[in-house]
Amino acid sequence: MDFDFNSNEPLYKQIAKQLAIQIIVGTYKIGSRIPSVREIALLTKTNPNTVQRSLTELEEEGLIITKRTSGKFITEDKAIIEKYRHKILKETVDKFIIDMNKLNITKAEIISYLKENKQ
Amino acid sequence: MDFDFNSNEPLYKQIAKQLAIQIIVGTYKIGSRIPSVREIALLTKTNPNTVQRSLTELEEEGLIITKRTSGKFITEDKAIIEKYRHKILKETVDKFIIDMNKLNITKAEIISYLKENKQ
DNA sequence: TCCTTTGTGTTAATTAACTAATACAAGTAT
DNA sequence: ATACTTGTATTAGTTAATTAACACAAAGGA
Repeated sequence: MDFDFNSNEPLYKQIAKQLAIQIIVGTYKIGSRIPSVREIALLTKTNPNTVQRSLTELEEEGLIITKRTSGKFITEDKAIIEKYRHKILKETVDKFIIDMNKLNITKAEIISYLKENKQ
Repeated sequence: MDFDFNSNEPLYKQIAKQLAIQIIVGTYKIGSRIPSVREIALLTKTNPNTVQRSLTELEEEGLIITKRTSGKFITEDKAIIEKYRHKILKETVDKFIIDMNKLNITKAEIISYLKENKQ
C-alpha cells in the first residue's frame, strides 16, 4: 500500500480513497475481510486511529461492515458498491464540467480536447 | 465580487481563483488597473493581507504587475494570459483523466459519458 | 480460564494554516 | 511640503484539523 506523500491531503483521506478505489475496482473482493486496523497501520506506517478514521468513512458509505471483534468486511451488497462507483464518477465529471465552464469552455470543446490528449 | 463561502478552501485561494478567471475570460482587460488591495478587501469583506496574498500568487504567474505606489495592473502580455489559460486547462483535464483512469474508465468511455451528460 | 486479537472511545498533543493588526516605505497629487 | 494612496513586511492571534497515546470492551481459541 503506497501513498502519494507529496500530497498535502490528510493521511486518513488518502487511505480512505485508496481503499475505496480498491473496492470499486475489485482488488478487494465482495464479502472478503480486509486487514485489521492495526495491520493496515503497520503497512502504511501510520497510527491505528488514523486508519480507524478512514474506515469509519467507508463504513458510513456502506462499503464496509464491522463485525465487532473479528474484523471488517467488504459489503456483500454489489448494488452499494456500484452506486458508490457511480457517485464518485458523477462527482468527478460534474466538477470537471463546472471547472471548464468557468473557463468559458463548452462541452464540445472539451470533447475535442480530450480526443487530442494523448494518454 | 461574490464568494463561495460554503467552500472550505482558504479565502485567499478563492479570491485568487476568481481574479484569475476574470483575467482569463477578459472581464479584466489587458493592461488595466485592478482595484487596490484595500478596495478589494472592502469589497470582499476580508483583510488587506489576505488579498495581498492572493495577488502575490497571481503576480508569480506573471498575470499582474505591481507598480509600487500606483497600483497593480493586468499584464500587457497577451501570451502570458493565453499560456496561463492553457496551463489551467491542461491541469484540469489531466487530473480529470487520471481520476477516471483510477476508476478503470477509459477515455472513450469518458467521451461517451460526457455526451450523455446534460448541461 | 486466560491470553490474544479485534474494534472503539476519549483525550491530548501537535502542527500548521489562515487571517488579522500594525507599522513602514515610497510615489503622487494638492 | 504635506497629506493621501499605493504596496509590503513582520508579527501575532486564532482556530481548526490531524495525528497519536492509551485504555477499554468483547469475542474466540489454546
